[in-house]
Amino acid sequence: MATFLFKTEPSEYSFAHLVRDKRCTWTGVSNPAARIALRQVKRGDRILIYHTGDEKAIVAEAKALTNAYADPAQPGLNDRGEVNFPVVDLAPVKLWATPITLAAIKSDARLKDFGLVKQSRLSVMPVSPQQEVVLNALSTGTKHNRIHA
DNA sequence: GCCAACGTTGGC
DNA sequence: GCCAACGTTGGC
Repeated sequence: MATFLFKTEPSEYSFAHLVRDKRCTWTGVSNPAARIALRQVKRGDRILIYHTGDEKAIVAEAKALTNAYADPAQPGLNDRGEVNFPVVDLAPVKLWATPITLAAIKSDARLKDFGLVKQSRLSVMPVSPQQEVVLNALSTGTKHNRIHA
């Protein structure tokens, strides 16, 4: 199972919307690098949800209900035989008690190569196993701090 | 196939 | 609101 991070502008479609909808099809990814990542998503993969704009934090996680597949509105393959406009269906898993802020991610040297830091416009990106370990630690770490505050 | 001009994203 | 860092477009 792999892990990915999906960005969204919460005023357009937030994790709360996904909870309300129970599932959604993640469409509209046009950036080529983001599409490369999106094509790799498989059913069961863990999807971290990042809110852009005022929030700038990983706020929740979801899971892929499907492999990446061609957007029915824009079917067809590209010249490399890949799905041209990939989409994937998601279901919510849980809202995190404490988001991991972009500031926290940027300030951690172990995440200096993370797509979120390196390429701020990238909207879908893989999370390597090593990066996921660090993010998991940041997530539980903040909760831990809260309990003891 | 280059590249200048323009458009977009998203952090600041 | 600004602008850096990309992408895209279209004239040549």
